[in-house]
Amino acid sequence: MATELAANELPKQYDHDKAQSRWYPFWKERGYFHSEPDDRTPYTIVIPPPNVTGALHLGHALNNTLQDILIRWRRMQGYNTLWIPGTDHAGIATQAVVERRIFEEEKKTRHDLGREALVKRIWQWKDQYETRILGQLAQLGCSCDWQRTRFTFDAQCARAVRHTFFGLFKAGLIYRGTRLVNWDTSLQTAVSDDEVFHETVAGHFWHLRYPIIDPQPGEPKFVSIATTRPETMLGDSAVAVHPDPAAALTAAELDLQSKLAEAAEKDKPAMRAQLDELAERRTALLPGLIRLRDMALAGRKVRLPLVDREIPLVADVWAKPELGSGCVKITPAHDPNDYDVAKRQNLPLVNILNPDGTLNDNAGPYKGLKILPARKRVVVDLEALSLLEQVEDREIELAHSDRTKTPIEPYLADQWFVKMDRLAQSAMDAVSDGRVKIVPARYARGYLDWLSEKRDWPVSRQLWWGHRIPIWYAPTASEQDLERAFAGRNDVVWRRDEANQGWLISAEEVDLAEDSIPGHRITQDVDVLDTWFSSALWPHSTLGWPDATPELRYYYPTSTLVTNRDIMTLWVARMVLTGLFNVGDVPFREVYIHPKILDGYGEGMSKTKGNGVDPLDVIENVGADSLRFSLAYLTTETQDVRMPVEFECPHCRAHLEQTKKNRELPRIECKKCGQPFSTQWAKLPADLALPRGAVVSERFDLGRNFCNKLWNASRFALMNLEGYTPGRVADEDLAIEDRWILSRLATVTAETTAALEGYRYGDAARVLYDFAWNELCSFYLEMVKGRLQDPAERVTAQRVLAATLDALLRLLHPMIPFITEEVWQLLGQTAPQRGLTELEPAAESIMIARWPESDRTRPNLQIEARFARFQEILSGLREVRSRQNIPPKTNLRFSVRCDAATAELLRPMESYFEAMAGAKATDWGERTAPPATSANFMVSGAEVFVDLAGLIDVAAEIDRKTKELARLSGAISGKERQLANASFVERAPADVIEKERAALTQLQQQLVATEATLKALETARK
RNA sequence: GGGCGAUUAGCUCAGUUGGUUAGAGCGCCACGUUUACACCGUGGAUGUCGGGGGUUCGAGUCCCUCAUCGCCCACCA
Repeated sequence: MATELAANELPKQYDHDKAQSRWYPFWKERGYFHSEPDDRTPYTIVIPPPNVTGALHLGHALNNTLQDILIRWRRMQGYNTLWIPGTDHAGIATQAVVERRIFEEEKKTRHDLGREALVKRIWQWKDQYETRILGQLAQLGCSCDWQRTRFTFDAQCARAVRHTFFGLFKAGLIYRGTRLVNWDTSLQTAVSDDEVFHETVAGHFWHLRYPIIDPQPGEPKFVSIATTRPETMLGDSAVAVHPDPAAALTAAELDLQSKLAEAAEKDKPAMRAQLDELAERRTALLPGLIRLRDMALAGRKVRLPLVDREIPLVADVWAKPELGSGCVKITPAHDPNDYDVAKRQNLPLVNILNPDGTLNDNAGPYKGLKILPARKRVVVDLEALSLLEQVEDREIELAHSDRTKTPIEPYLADQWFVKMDRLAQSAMDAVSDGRVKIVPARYARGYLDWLSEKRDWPVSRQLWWGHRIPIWYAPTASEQDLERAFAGRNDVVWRRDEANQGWLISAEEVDLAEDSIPGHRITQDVDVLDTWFSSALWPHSTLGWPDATPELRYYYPTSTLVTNRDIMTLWVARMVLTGLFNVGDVPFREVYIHPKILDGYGEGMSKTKGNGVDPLDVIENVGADSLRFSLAYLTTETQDVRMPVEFECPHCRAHLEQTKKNRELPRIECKKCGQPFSTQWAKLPADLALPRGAVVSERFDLGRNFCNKLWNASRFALMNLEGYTPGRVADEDLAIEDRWILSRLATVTAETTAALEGYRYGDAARVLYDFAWNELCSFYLEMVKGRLQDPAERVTAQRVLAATLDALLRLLHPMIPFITEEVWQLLGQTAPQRGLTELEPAAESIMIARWPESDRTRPNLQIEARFARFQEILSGLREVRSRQNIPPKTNLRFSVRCDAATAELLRPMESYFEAMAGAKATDWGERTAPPATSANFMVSGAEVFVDLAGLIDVAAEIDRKTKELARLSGAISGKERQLANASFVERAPADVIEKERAALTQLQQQLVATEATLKALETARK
């Protein structure tokens, strides 16, 4: 399969494009991605389905990389792995995007098109984007089972939705009710609290007056209220005052006083001012409020201006005497709190809005106006009547719809709800008793808190794109009619709809015809279900539920869900409760929550900010492996990851800092080459004609450099494996560096596996990075070079080299699948059989190769200690060379004063000092004497003298030694103090004291040696 | 208002159950193309571990507190 290139013809830089386009199709054709139930243990992941609204972003790249790492790793471990891919129809998001697009291009609204035509257009959009998204997952290298690709709005999911709704309805867990909902006037649908975001906008606070009807002498003529939305006064049905304003004020004062007692110094002035204000209120407002309260209790009324309605004064605790005028207008149909008041006080609900955000008949003369013009007119008209007391400027937290960015209106509407009480409890129990484990565990708390509120789940949406609610209304039929019509059918149930004096009928699978009941007409609810209703079923609907398929039996519950913390409640909690309700078991054993990627300013990446890095740009520039490795490396246990981003000039490749300002510009001029380029904001033809500057981040260089390093290490290995013969290697044939690298490999293998088991991706990446770069490349490859040229040693060296590279590739494969496969195939050509104790033919693909197991016989502390000492001396020698500016080609001579054992240990490594530091050892032993002019340094248990006759810069060396002397005496006195401290010696454990003593002795030896060298140097200078 | 998290080198981050003189990558400085790799090698410089208290023989690590930043939830006439 791989091209037959001789190893030394391999390019010096890893060509990611080639590897990606070669190996992904190879894996797919061989069927490695596909899973069928068998007798192995399954390992299953269902993808968090991306919305079909657009392209994948970096967050998706992270999420899916982490899943693929798990899947590839478990596959290599021998599990029967299944990763189910798919996409989400994302009701509101998708409909909003398509509607906007159609309006921009054709100036048509959905009403111009009609329901059927719009839905058809959205399906076209979906097909296009689904293909694109799935293609992007493939480019990332995801090993999903494409044969099982699903869509939350496909036929199978639709069945699951129908069965679930039917089941909940039958169990009495679904009901219909009038509720105040968040109304998106642009899409004309209710949206859930979670689809709303708040934004601070500049607004006003209007103080209004309502005339009191027939004021008696001594009574006020007006009542004052304040509002940020004056037009809602048209829907007022009362004005409220607190039933016991004096007590309420006292409570507020006490509360503030106790806070004041606790508060830090600097908060006190502000709180004192508040307290003063409360006292003032007590004198200024309280008598008036008490009078108003009495009037309210007496059933008195006020006249609502402009619409000229009489509305009552009511006494309700919602009206807080410590705020505003102490009175509050009650607009039950357009404010959630007022709605509660109205229920308590039995007030009428006056809806003033049409679904499209215009005012309706109840608004009298303002009928037909949109909200903002109506607001202006209301204010002007009230002012004309002298009923406008005051206008304050004020910042307001205004609710907006996530999808359409239009302000949300609280609106009364009939909606469907799922009763959460029992279901929420079941989902809480599953986490509390450990059937579902959340990693990191701290996220369990948010999940439990949210569920414990047990707020009913509003599931209906007034959209056209989504699962239609399987409810039919039969307003005219009697129960006998229903019984007759559906006799013998257990897939139909009905319930009385008290509010609307009719019957609600639900059908499990088959739609009901309009004439299902002879003599009556039934109609289906026009609403669709919240998109989370179908995503909540994802882990079981993708496995064939409601049918008891072999897949459902085998793969369910799935193993791990990998997601981000934003949707713990919206999605994860609901999957747990529907899984328990439908299947009777949890949907997954573990939930892993990964960090969120933020930009350099700590802000989330998004298209609307222009700070998002497109993963495809990264793949194009540095390859999927580099992207994946970098992402894995960044995945630590914290909750966020920062990634400063830059623009890349398409002309000269220079990187320009991205600021909060320039990231919003349609075109930018490169600071380096002066040429302009366009950004995602480009709209004008002139801008669009310019080449686009990508948003990039240098943080991916880490992965790129690492892949390149691995590539070149592999090149080196392949070049030197010529004439490789497979065969067992006896322990006694292993050279020091062989034992060392095998010892390290065994440890690294165990660490990598442990890290992945704990979802510590960053640790796994770091361990392998350090091993490959700092141990394999920097030491092993350098040390083995000589033996590879020596016919007597070559065979063993080749076998160890091949086996080590083989294992490293397998350890890295889950993170960087393409490059490891590329090298695996190349290695297979020269060394088709590998292994030191057992020979094994290489798997036909690394993807299905066995995950390495740590060889417990290999770790060797003696060898590792010996290496540590070797490395110390080596870098000491290099430092002397660098410090003294000695050219690399000039050979150094050095001698070592150490005990006999150390000499025995290190003497065999003499050749490596020559090869790696250009330094020849002249003497080892206890009696070694320093040469006349030398640089010295201490390592554990040895002193090294570098003979610098004719080379040394004496003054510089003296300077250095003097500094070292100062540092040493500082450290020594510190240690001495510590060891002289009686309580330390008494209380610290013996081994710690022993260590400290040894360290002190060593420091003292170093001091003596340094003093001697310094003296010698000074003599030499004279 | 409640919760979660962060604060360690210029930047981005590691730092196990408290235990020598706190690390990495990038960036910076010096030197270097020694046959795998300049996407490289060798060496170097750079830190009041956010502030203040406490526990301890010993604190980047544990406790309290303050500050700053971010995110989530709730509320806002």
